[in-house]
Amino acid sequence: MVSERSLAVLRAIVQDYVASREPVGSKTIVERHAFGVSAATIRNDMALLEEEELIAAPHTSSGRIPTDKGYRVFVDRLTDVRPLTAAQRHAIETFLGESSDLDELLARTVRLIAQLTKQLAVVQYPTFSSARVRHVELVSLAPTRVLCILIADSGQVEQRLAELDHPVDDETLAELRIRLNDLVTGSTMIDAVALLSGEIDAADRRHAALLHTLAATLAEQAQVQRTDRLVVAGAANLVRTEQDFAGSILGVIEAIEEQVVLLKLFGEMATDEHAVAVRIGRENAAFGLGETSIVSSAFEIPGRDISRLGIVGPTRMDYSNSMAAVRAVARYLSRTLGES
Amino acid sequence: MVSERSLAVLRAIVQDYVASREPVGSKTIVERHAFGVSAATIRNDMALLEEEELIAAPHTSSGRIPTDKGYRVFVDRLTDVRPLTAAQRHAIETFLGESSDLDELLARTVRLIAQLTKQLAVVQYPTFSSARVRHVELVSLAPTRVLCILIADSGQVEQRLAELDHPVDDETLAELRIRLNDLVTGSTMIDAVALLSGEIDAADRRHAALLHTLAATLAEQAQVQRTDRLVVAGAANLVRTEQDFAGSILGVIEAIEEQVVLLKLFGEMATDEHAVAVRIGRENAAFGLGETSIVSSAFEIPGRDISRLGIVGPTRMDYSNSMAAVRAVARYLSRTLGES
DNA sequence: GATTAGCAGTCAGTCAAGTCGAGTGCTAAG
DNA sequence: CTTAGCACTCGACTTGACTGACTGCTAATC
Repeated sequence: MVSERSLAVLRAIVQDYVASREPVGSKTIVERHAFGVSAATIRNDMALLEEEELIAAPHTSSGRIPTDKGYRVFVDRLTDVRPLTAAQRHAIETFLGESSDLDELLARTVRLIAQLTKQLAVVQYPTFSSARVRHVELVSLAPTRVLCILIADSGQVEQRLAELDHPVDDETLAELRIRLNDLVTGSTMIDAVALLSGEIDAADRRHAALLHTLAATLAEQAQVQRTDRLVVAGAANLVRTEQDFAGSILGVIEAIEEQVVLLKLFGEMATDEHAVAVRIGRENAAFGLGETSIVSSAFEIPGRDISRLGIVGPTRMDYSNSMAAVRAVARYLSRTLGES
Repeated sequence: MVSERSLAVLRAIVQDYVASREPVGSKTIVERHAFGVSAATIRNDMALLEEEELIAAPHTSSGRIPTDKGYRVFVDRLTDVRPLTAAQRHAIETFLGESSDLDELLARTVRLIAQLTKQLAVVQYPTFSSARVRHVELVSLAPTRVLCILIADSGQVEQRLAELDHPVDDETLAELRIRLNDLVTGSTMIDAVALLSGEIDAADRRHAALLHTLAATLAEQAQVQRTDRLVVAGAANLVRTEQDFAGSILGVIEAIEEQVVLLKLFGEMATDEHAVAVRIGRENAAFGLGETSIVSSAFEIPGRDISRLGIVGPTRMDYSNSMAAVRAVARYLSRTLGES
């Protein structure tokens, strides 16, 4: 096992390397950190760390850089996620406190995280399955095309287009609209789905097909909702740190545009309450993201389901600061907003 | 005035430089293009073009590259916007023909343009001021917060939050909802705004403040609508061509994220029916976009107002292909969809 | 007058050689 | 376990020479 001081050396290496982007040598360490020992001793420790594959040397005789494994140990055991400065806390409060609706709140949140961390920020749109149905609106766009609009009492509006097998006239639609509204208004999303399923069985044959399509549409809508949407900001930060990505930045940009990959990654990250989860480098290789780390945390806005927010950046990033910012913002959204 | 052949030389220089990213010399030109003259003659022509500031030499003795002015002349007079290949036309039809609702159509459109041009594609969300009001919904989020939702018969849904001076109870809101729906349902957006203004004057004092806020909200909504939204795709292409931006790529990325800048630029570009407009390099410098060109065209989707789509890329781009693709897609949206 | 061949001059890019210095690993002594 | 000392490695940088792709100019030619 590696000694206590060796780990301190690892911490120093990570910190210095992140700050300077240059391999750090034994001499640099004794100069910049107050170890009570000489460079030779540090070298012995470094040899140990290299044995454990926590650090590596780019070429025979140069300083060391942390490996993915090294970053992992650093994040898990060595980083002190120091609280944000008072100024930063204040920024969070003033910046997010003014938001009016959900869209704006999330837009502000994602920009704020990007600014605090200097990385690409991502916020997953929170679902709202526990909200209740306020109104259902059906709009006929063409004889076989009906737009279903779902308005929740949380203020969220969802829409989806239904393609019907048979044309439906306006009268039938109006009738159906009334019936559906009577049926589901006031129910939670989950209940509404059940109610609709029941209605399908009871419906007269004439509208069975139509009803079925509509119900399925609403059901899918209520369940899937906006889980599949991401809000993104700070792409400029990604370009700024481009050289850290060793050419794999294209994969990152594609992942952001595709969204699916990121959502899948978010889904895989531990949902342990409000802890901050970190995925480092090769751990994401399966997703086409090498040299890429993700720091994220769950958050919960009153009236909506739990969701995730976080940042995406190069493996060589300031984990301490990123984790602190992500945690602070997630907590602010979950707690402070929850109280009001 | 520059001779006819000189312009042909300019065309050759632009084409070769775009293809190779390297300054092109007189020898290269006589080799790759079938001019019936020697390199020395080409050199004389190049001296002329340099005099006119259409081309420039990066350093004393090297080939020439087009200046912004050179690109301008090329785009205005020398480029033959050749029609797309049959395969490309087919791609447009199959790819866009399947779209169900507007959101999906635009998402597909922007991806298609990005793919055809290998550049960053941008589509401005088309407004729908000529659409009629189908339904107005008021949702109380808090005593002084009411969410206004506007549903158009075009299927578009818009929402906006109103902050009230005085709290309003649910009954009043229900009453108001009925009155507003009676008032504006079936009117065009423009008319609805006028009707609401009239209603404000006629309203009893009790609700004056509330009504005013709501009317203003809806009015703004009806007018501003979604003019202010952009759909973007192909960011990877931007990174791919990064070296052409001479370090100013950060500005481009910021402009895309901000959207405001791009919208302003779109607004400034000639709306001449369905012509393809091009802004080149320094012409955009005022917007913080150096080395950046924009190719765009207006399009019109039935039932919605005229809008714009286009691409953003480095000055050194294949204008011919970009213009052809932008024009073809804009036409497809405007015509083919309009007929169905 | 337009075109061409020929030639001197310019200058970025490349390659090899040489130097420098940061940093390691090892050994032996404290 | 720590430290000083030392030989060694190897990337980074500098220098200088060379090459080759161009141009611009001039004088001859069509």
